[in-house]
Amino acid sequence: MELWSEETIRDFRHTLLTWYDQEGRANLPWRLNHEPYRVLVSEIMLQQTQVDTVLPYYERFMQHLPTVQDLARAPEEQVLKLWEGLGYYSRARNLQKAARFVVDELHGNWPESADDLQELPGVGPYTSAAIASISFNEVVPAVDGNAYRVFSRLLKIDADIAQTKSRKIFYDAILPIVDPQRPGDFNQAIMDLGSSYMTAKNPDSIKSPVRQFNAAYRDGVELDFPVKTKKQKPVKQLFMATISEKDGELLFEKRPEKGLLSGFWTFPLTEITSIDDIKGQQLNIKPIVHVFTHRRWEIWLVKQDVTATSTQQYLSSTQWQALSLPTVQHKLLAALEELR
DNA sequence: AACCCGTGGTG
DNA sequence: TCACCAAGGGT
Repeated sequence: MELWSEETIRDFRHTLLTWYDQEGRANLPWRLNHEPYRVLVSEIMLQQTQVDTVLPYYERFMQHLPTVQDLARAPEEQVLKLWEGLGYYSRARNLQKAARFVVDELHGNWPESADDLQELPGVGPYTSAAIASISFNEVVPAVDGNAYRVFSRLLKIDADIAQTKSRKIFYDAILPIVDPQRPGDFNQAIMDLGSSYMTAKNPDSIKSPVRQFNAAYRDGVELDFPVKTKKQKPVKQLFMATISEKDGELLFEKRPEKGLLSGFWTFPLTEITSIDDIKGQQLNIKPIVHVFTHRRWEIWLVKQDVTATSTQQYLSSTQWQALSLPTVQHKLLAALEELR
């Protein structure tokens, strides 16, 4: 691991921020100003989600719920509808809980330090540091995937970023480098660097504004960083989706309050051991496939008459279209439409 | 610490 | 097809 002198650190800050001022993505909507609410919404949406995916969601969200008070007062269904298709739906629920905490418990007075911001639901070590530095100028590193990648290469840090304990190693290494005058811009510049010249697969270090600080590139081992152990494959699961129609309405089922897609409405799903379990009753020729981080679903549509249970309900198209539905349910609805 | 939680894009 | 990636947090 490299150790930088005070002079190198000052040189790096100046080089990075000069580049950021000239070529950073200044036009991102959440960089319009530094209001903590706008920054919070963007940071939550950007968790494990790419900028291009977030952009239209962010614009629409801020249009409908422009202030933290608006979000606090909104019905949860509206928040989930604005989040529909973005995934990791606990983020949306926690975001609203955070807004209600700020409005109801703190009377609209935002926590200003990273430590205090972590009290907000859904706000962890990274997000709290991002908000504290961007909105309140706290000198603290925002250690996200970009920071891991950028600094693992610059400093040749070989700690496994999949390990929880590595976060402190990176935090401690980056803290003395953060620009004390512009901590928010410093953190965002690292992110811009990580998504442009210092990407995971095809880095363009030869043109990188900080190539002279890149020890891994210097030594020809750039792609060896960051060190990250592999994830496990998604578990395959087979389901039968019950298609039951009554008076032009379709039967939906509300999923349990905990677990995958908790609280969302889908067609009733029954796990089956093999396709033989439904012996040729399926309507579709190929299964609907949907892949989550840890699970891979293959779903067969089966038409059958049933009696609705307490968690099931017949919904008109007007009714279900008003709901926030997970993407897998939209796939099932599209497949059913194909069969008509 | 290890696992859970969505979705869309890429080579 | 599949592994991996993308501004992580909760339990």
